[in-house]
Amino acid sequence: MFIRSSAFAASVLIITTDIINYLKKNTLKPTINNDKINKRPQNIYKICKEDRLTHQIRVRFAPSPTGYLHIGGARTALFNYLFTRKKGGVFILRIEDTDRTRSTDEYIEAIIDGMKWLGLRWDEGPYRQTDRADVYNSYVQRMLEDGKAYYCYCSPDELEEKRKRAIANGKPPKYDGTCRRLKEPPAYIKPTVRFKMPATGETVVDDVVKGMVHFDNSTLDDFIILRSDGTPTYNFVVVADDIDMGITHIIRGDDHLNNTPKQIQIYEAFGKKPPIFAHLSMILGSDKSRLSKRHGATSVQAYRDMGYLPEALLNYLVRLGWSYGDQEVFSMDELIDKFSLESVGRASAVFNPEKLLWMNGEYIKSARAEDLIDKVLPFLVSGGVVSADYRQSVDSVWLSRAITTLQERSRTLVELARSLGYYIAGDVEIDEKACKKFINPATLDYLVAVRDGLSALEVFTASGVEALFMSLLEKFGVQLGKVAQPVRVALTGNTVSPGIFEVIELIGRDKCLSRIGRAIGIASLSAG
RNA sequence: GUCCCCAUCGUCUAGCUCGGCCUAGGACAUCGGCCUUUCACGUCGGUAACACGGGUUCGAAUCCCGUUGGGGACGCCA
Repeated sequence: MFIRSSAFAASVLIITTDIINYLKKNTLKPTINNDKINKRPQNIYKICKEDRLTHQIRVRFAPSPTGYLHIGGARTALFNYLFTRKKGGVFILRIEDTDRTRSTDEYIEAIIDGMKWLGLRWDEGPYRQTDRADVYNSYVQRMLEDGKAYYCYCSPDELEEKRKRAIANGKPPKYDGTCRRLKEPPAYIKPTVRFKMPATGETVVDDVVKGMVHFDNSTLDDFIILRSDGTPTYNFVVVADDIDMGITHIIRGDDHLNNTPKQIQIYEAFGKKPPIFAHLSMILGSDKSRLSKRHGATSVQAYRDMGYLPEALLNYLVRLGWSYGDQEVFSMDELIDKFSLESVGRASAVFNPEKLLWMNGEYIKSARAEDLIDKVLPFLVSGGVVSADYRQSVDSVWLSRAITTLQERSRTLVELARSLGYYIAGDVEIDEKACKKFINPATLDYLVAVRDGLSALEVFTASGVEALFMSLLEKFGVQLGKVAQPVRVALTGNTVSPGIFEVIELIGRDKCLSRIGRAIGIASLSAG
């Protein structure tokens, strides 16, 4: 952990301490916008040099379609995205669907859909691993030919047995290498292929966020790279793909940190220099265990459906593990400008829905009302406020004004749509409690006076309405609240809304008169 | 069990690289004042943290060691 900014240190194992110290002093001063990677001397910066691709930065987001795109995946994708955009690299989407039993096309669609909604555009792909069997076969073949891998005839039951025994004896449950020494393969058994892991020495992962992490090779096992059904396994496929696609930087969840030494060994076996690694800490639920369904909504589309804006979700997510001084709200351009892997924190973060809600409110507040129209429309439709063809007939200017009055009091599109209901709908449902309190004999006179006033009003604008109210207050000798609240309840069905004069103007004369008329009916009914 | 990672307010974090600028800053949440026709927004203020124990040092949130706590990985899952 002594060299934290080790994107640099990645390739340094061979050079002397003096050089390291020199570089630490002179090139690693972490001024915030410092672009260390590009400043590194060329001679120690060679990644996948012999690959068909040049030194351009290439990163990938590689979800497995065994579920929807979730919050954690979205954050990983975001960090990859920001990093590439900042460096002018290439962002690749790769679907890791080698687990045929759990991967589904539906989930692939959902992931793509989620990525699009978030606005995380990829430059290449989506590649599907199931389309690339030939590539993997040739890579496995090479391993076998080079004597870096061998066939294994142990059955799953035997292995399970060995594992249990090892754990019982307090040993790491690694493969014992039985078949490694095998001369005569038993007949009638479809073998798997195992990688020959070096038994001694250590493998060092030099991680941009975690620093140097050492693994004793004796703890690594001869893991299976090809299943008995002929399909390759994860730890092998990632490497094959990352080599094949010329990936230069791997940014992923830190649940993969333990796999990394295995993968580095595969790179070595192929004679390739490993890419630069950056392992992001996990997002936890409120009880500090790994975030999962039982902590509430975790899929990206669930947040879309709850009325969150993608920019807000992204902004919230980026602040989990990354910060830039005291700044909380960032535009995408700012993020791209300010992001760096070196300033990503090492500790895991607890997902806090309340702060996300606040963040979303900030984005709704600062959005342009016109831009919110199309975003809120689906919620208006699903809430039954309008029909699907509403957009064609509505007066956009009017709707924008209505939205403007609600922006500062809506934290999600769902809330916005709900409030918009009383501007748009033909009638409103009056909240029972509010009705009892404000629509009754005591307020009847006010309601009648307002209705009469409004119907006679020449200029039906907020200021005209205000003048009317002022004259009524004088007439009745009361405070504004006395008159305004019953009217608000009559018009919006509730005690909460934007300023009453504005609300009246936006609802319009006809609807106001009918709603107040109805309230008058209720009030006089409860009188008798 | 073994290996790996992590540790500042309830939560996200700044500060740690280069020890003194820290009686630890910001944000969410929370509590109170103000604003106000309600709610909200806004605004002003409050409560609230360096996990613990040892070192090193004139001086430690910051460096070292240990402990504890949390997380992750150990699969013919990814």
